[in-house]
Amino acid sequence: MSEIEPWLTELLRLNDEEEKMTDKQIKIVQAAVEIFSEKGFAGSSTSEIAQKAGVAEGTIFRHYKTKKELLLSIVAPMMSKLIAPFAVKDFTKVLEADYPDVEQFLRAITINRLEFARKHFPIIKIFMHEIPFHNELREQFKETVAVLVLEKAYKAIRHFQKQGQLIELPEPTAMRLIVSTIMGFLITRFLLVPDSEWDEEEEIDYTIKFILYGLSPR
Amino acid sequence: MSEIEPWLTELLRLNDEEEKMTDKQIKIVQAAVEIFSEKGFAGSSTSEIAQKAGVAEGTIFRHYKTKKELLLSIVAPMMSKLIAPFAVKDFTKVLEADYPDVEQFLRAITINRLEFARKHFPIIKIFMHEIPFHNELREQFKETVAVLVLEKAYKAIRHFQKQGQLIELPEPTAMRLIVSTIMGFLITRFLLVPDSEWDEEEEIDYTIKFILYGLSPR
Amino acid sequence: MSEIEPWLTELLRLNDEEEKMTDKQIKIVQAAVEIFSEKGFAGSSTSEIAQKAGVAEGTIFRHYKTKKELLLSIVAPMMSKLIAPFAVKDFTKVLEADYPDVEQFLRAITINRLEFARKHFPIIKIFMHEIPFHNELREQFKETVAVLVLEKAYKAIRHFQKQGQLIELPEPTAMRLIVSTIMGFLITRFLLVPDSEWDEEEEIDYTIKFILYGLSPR
Amino acid sequence: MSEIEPWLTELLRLNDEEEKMTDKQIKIVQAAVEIFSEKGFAGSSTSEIAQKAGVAEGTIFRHYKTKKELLLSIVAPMMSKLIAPFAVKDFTKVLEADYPDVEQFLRAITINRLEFARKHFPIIKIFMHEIPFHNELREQFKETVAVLVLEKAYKAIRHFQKQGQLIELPEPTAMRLIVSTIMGFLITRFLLVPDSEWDEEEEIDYTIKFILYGLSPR
DNA sequence: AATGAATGAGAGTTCATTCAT
DNA sequence: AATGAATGAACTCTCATTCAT
Repeated sequence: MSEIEPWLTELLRLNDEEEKMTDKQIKIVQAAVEIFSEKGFAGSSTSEIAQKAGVAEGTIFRHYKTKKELLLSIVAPMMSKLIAPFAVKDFTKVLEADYPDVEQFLRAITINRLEFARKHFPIIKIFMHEIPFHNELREQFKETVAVLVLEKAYKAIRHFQKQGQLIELPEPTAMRLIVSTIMGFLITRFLLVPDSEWDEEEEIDYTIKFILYGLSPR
Repeated sequence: MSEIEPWLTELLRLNDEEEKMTDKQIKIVQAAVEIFSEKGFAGSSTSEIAQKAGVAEGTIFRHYKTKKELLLSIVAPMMSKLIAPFAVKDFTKVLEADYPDVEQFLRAITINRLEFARKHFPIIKIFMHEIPFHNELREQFKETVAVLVLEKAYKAIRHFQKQGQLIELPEPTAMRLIVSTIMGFLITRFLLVPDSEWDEEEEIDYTIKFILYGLSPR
Repeated sequence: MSEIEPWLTELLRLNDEEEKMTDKQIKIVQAAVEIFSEKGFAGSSTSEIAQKAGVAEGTIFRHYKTKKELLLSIVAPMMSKLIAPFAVKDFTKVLEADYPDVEQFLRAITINRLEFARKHFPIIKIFMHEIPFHNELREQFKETVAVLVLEKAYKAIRHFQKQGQLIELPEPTAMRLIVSTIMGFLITRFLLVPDSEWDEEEEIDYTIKFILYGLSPR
Repeated sequence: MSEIEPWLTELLRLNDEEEKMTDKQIKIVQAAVEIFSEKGFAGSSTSEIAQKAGVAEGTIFRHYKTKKELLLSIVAPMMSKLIAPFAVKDFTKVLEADYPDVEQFLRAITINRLEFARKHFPIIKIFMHEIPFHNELREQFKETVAVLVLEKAYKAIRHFQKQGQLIELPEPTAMRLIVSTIMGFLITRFLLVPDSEWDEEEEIDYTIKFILYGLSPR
């Protein structure tokens, strides 16, 4: 863990704009991510984090008032990144200009999220485990995702339906089927068979085709 | 929580064959399921469980040597139920006799798992949250599921592929796409929109059709 | 431990006169002696004793109101046996009749205590460990030993001093030197080198001679 | 107990070389020695120690991982002091130069151990009570004492035997008789009659003479 | 007489957090 | 900014003892 992790540079960049993080603080976050993702938030102790980070126990609480604040400081900024691809102002324009057909759109989204997951894997794991236990997380997630992403995503679905590229079913249902498939792809890749050889290109292809055939008119 | 929960009667039945559970023990398990599923294993305290169960804290440890043993006593028996539909001896015969086409097979599996999830929801939630943190669980799961279910499932896929009802793609890939879709259906139903109105019949239909179109030759 | 231990038959005999012990009670005492002597009183748990005795936890408390009562029921009766050799009415007569010289007296005492220690070893161990922590034990010991044994022992010392067989030094000092030597002999035999081969006859001889030379006029 | 005990200054000195003990830590050790020696290790509770030391219970465990570690930190360093008189490199030289006859040698040893016992009495008491129940203690004791002390002591015995000052009997036997007598002296002094008036000079004299007469050729 | 489930006080230990340095 | 000793509440677990059966 001596090389700098991708999620860390992201996190640094996010925080950088606000204020500098000290060396020790970086070490703390690094250790916290590792331990939280390995044992879960409640199963991790601040003293263990301090030890792995090579700082005194008190130092953690100089930067984060509570253990929970440390968790949130890790997980919250990742959420805005999560929804980044949809946070464009003129979504419909992008859609029309860049993605003439569903396939290209789906492929772009899938690859984009694949890279995102690859980069932020440990934090995503933490996020998914803790979201049921922390209202702040859930609320924050609902606000950003529900409002921003869902709206844009439905718009995209309707767009392609109008073009006759997707069959007519309720947007939430279409959304569910697409997201399930892509999430299943990511979970399989990163959780179930992380080490085994798998032909990524091919699997992406199968996955996109599956959605396409499943949702396009015959 | 004074009415008897469905998962409890199941659990009782499983244990009944071996030895009787006392009244207090039932109360303990009941309370533990509730609290574990609400706060996670590490976030729950035995004293809280004891209080909710209306027993002395020591009583818990009379029946379960450790807090973890209590967890396993709840989660482990559910695993065998999880794979029950595949634990038939002569699987191919059942396949041929009962399910002339993929659609009926998929529909049966989906509805069956839907009912299962409805019954065991809190325990499944506990299981899914704890499996990354407990080796015993992971091992046990791998042994039962990997060996039993995967094998049978692949057989079914090959069976329908030979009949020309499914397109030719690697069994693991086909499996992944199907399972993703069904799991996404269940997660949506029980976690994301548990209270909202949703037309279950219709959603099942959409889901099955999606898989069908996605995987059958045109 | 399935054969009946010598200290047990003694204990049974002592109690027999008062009341019968049930089978389970015997098992309890047997287990208690073993465990107390191995782990100390405070370090032993009644549940462990019950388990080793093959009885229910409650059964112990049917026979002994408290854990401590169980301890005392084991240790107390041994005390009267401890002082038995001195509990003769007409001690001086015995002395004159049976032991014409100190050597024979010392040899008799030593061998007698050796046999006693061999028989009651585990209980003696318990006794010696617990006496500093239990006032009842200490009081009881002082009353019996101080009053009975010391008095008689001093009498014997004076007796042999008058005869010129022992040099003139204060009885307590003489007593201390003799007892130290014999106790050292027993402790070596049973605690320090319990398993190693040692020529008992010879060691007894050395020990007696040592005391004799150390205390007799040249 | 507000004055500083002699054994404490010793213990501090031993540890000082390695690392400083905090004020509270000293208080903890002080309280632990008192309570362990009064009630035995298993019979003492950490909460009682904390209370007597005037610290929070958690503080104990900041300095000692377990209750047992606290015990060992008290008892172990005393063991090296116990054998100090024999831990001289050129033992035979010391023997020849400083102790021309057995009497002076025995007297020196006795007085030296008497002072040692006076200083470390509570810790010695703890040590002797706990040694049967803790393998680490027993092993450590065997290693240091058996190897170091016994060897040297036997050498001394042979030395005086060669000079004709001691009769020819097996070294272990001679050792046993001498140690028994001195230990008996110390136990009497500190355990049996701690408060009563006793003429120490005189008693030492009797004791030395007893060993001398008992073991020297006539 | 015997059981063993149940108890609740208290055991040893961990923990997030504070604070003087 | 950083330390690490100190805290005390809370944790898991053990124990001697009780009591309905």
